[in-house]
Amino acid sequence: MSNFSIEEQLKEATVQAVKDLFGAEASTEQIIVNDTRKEFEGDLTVVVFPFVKFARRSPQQTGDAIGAYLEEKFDFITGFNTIKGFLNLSIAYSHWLQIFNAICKEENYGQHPSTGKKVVLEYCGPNTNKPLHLGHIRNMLLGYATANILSAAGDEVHKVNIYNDRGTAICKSMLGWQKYADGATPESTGMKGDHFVGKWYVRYATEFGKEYKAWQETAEGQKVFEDWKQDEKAVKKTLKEIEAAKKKAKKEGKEIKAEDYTLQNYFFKKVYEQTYMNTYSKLGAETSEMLRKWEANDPEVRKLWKMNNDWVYEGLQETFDKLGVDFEKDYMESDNYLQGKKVVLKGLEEGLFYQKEDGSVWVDLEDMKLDQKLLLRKDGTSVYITQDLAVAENRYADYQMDDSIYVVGDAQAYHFQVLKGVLQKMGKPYADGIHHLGYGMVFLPSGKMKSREGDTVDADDLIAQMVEMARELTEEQGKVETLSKEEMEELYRILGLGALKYFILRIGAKKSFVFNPKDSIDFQGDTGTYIQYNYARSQAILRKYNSDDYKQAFSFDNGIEDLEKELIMLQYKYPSVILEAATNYDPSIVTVYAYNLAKTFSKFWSAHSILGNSDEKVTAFRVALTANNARIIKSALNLLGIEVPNRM
RNA sequence: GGCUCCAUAGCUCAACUGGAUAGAGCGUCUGACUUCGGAUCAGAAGGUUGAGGGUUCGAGUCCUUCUGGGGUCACCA
Repeated sequence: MSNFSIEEQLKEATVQAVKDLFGAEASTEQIIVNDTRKEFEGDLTVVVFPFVKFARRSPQQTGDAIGAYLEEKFDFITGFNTIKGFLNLSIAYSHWLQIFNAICKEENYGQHPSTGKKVVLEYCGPNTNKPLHLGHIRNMLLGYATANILSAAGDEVHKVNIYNDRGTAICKSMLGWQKYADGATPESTGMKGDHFVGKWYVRYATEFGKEYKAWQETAEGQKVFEDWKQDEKAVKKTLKEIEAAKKKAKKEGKEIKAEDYTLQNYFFKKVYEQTYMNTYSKLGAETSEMLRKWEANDPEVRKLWKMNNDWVYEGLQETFDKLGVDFEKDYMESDNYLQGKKVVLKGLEEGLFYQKEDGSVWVDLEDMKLDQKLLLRKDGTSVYITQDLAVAENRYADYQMDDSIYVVGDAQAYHFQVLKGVLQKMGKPYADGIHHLGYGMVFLPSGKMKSREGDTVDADDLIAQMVEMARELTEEQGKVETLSKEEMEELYRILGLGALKYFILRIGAKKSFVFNPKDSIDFQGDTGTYIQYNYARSQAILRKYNSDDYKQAFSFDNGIEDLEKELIMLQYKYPSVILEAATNYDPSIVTVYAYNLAKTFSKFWSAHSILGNSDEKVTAFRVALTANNARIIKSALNLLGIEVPNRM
């Protein structure tokens, strides 16, 4: 790629100019090269302010001096002008053509040579007690696209998944099934496995709610509340919270039911639920009992557990396939949670951690501006972070990676800081390469998604809905009657998923956004569909041209059109766009690029005739431009996990 | 309260990591050749970049003080 990097050539030329003209040593890093703004003459612009002090002249004079020098010494520069300290340089169109000819010859244009860097990228991270929702979709699209982009930038990338396949939540879904399902299975009900299990998880929550509500009326429940009311400080704090919650609900335009905000109801709902679950609840006791049995390897419970999880895996795999994401390896929390304990004890032995009198193990991360963190409970069992330490270690044994990327919601930013901190303290070779790729939450118009209450956008539903919308729109417009039924179905899938993926990936990862299922996603304007449409039209041109004559090296005596040059400049940027997206772990850079490419091509399409030229060479050239553009659009969209249709 | 992320046109998002007059799409309004695909193209209107201060040739971008919002600060995962 670097052999035709025009920016580098220009930077080196400028360094030489500054040296010869002003006797000053500049480095290429100091030199800023931008695209020239459309309203000025020129292609590339050098910012001259950095050299003004060497030159001891005005920006205008400095720019003119450098410009004159460059124009004289370098053939590829054909003209210049200096405006307000910006040196605009015109690049010979023949030079752009050379670049274009070189791009056309490259097989995997955009793919960078190997960096030798190994990267493990973890994404998705489902629980085995419920199906995936919109948040997971954002996660998977980000993770999958980032992995592709890193590969294109030359890294060796391993995509892995981590299943949270044990613990209280999974016991709840198991218990829900055991108590209420009456032996039903996904097969017997025709339900997708993950939805089936999720159903019993929700059922558990409902039954627990009933039990809890009933208990609140009992003398025991009332006494708990009355006792708590004696604690003035706690009551005061809670009253404040209630006011805040009310205000918030009002702001979000939610209906306010007075009974939700009485002190008693709020106390039971928000303050006391966990305690009730652990002390009085029958269902809660059964859950803990099941968890204990699971940890003790009770055969019955393990069998139930395996059945529960296998149902979920099967269901999830279907969703992964539909979305087009994949994993090289699955890590299971259940395989790692015990090992984490050993890791911690070893660190304790080495004096990296300390033990409190009750036997719990802690790490002091205050020198990293983090807190004291618990690593092992007083009963010796592990917490969330303990198992992540083990997973990290196992992963290193598997891959010896330089970088580990965790695609996990922003809510866990603190957790990953701590994880990295602990691993650094332990002197692990992979610690510094840990990077948390966080992303903002997806909200519904009604607020946060709550899976326990079934208030979510289900991943499978959403995908189906998008495909359906693509169908309706296509039929409405009476398009592509020439396709067979299967081809049509395939097209709807490509269009629906393309719109969904583009819509989500074009938003910077850090931003939270509100997803409105009602007016959902556009198929017009800055959308995946627009770019796909662009590709389909290009294919139509190629079909019509129906020849390989465009595969040749071009040169013209009379120059080329501005839009043609603009397209070449954009196409030429593709590799550096990939690199930028990779260093920032940011797929949205690729979406923006793909859109610009499509937009510029659309302009070109309407401004010039591609096939109908008297000069066959011009036609061949424009077809070559079209083919190249289509190739890059396809490649860029594929990086994002978006497919392209040949007709639509 | 500590830490952290976010705030740009009515709405959804950009802005090449400090560069020129802040750009797109949606929505609104106006237009597009009997010729390559109108899911398109051309144009109009729409902005004190949440507020103030600072750093410098230059700030949406960096520093700082506020304001508003999200997240987090569990022997939950």
